[in-house]
Amino acid sequence: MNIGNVALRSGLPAKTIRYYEEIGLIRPRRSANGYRDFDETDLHKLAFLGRARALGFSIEDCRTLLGLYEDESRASAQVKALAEDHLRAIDEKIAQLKSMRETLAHLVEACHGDDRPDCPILSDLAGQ
Amino acid sequence: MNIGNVALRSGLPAKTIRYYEEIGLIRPRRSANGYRDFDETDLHKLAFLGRARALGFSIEDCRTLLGLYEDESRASAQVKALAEDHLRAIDEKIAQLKSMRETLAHLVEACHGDDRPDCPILSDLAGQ
DNA sequence: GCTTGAGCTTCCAGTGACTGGAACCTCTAT
DNA sequence: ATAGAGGTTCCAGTCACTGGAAGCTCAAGC
Repeated sequence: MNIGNVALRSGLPAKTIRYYEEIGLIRPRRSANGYRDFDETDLHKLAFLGRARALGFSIEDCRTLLGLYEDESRASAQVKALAEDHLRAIDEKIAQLKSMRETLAHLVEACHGDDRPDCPILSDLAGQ
Repeated sequence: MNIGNVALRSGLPAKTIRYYEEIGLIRPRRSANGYRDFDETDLHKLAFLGRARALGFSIEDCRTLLGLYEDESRASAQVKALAEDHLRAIDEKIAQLKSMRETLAHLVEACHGDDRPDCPILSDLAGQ
């Protein structure tokens, strides 16, 4: 299967798939003409990676997850620990964004937003 | 004022301050010895930038905000529009993270997390 | 057989906002 | 005189791609 086909079926851009090969996440065979030749296993891995990335796992986490997936003697505790770490990181980010959001929303609300230069948003940024 | 002092007073790392000069956000004078020589206005701008960055504004937004701050004939509507755009972007990010969080939380909950290889998290990533 | 255009290849550079480190200069205190 | 803290520049690395150039290969139509 050529890269265009795999891109279509996995939902990942061809550029990304080449990149994943470059960093060793997949190792597709090569045809005589030099084209990458993907089999169903490669496609499966790419779909796996796409889903893991969509959940926000880093590439290195994805590498670990793929390794665990392929390791039949893994303990699910390892996977769970990784996922829980990531969950905590997501929670932190959400909390941080919410705090930003709140401050900013207050400022936006306080700003009349007309032709006059007077602006609580800028005043706040300037330290009043 | 030397960079170390400004770093302390603004809360920004010296590296970041040099970077901000490099990209033209500030233009401190230079002493005869080649050291950067910051005045109170520079410090004020850096504190402004620090607060704007803490609210998640991009560097380019910060540049615009600083320009508006220094433009006495600005309309507060311009500032408000920028802030509202950013608020929307934050809301989108929060929504995206929450959706990730929810999916991941379900998977984590479903995973027993023991010595056995059986793992719903990996099954989900693999497309069941 | 020839041409055209799509699709594949590699390689290099850029993104955003820093951050680390090397090599070197300057100032202050002892 | 010297040691060490603090300043300087410049280059490389981060993360996960993304865009683009130059060139090769393939399938279809004439």
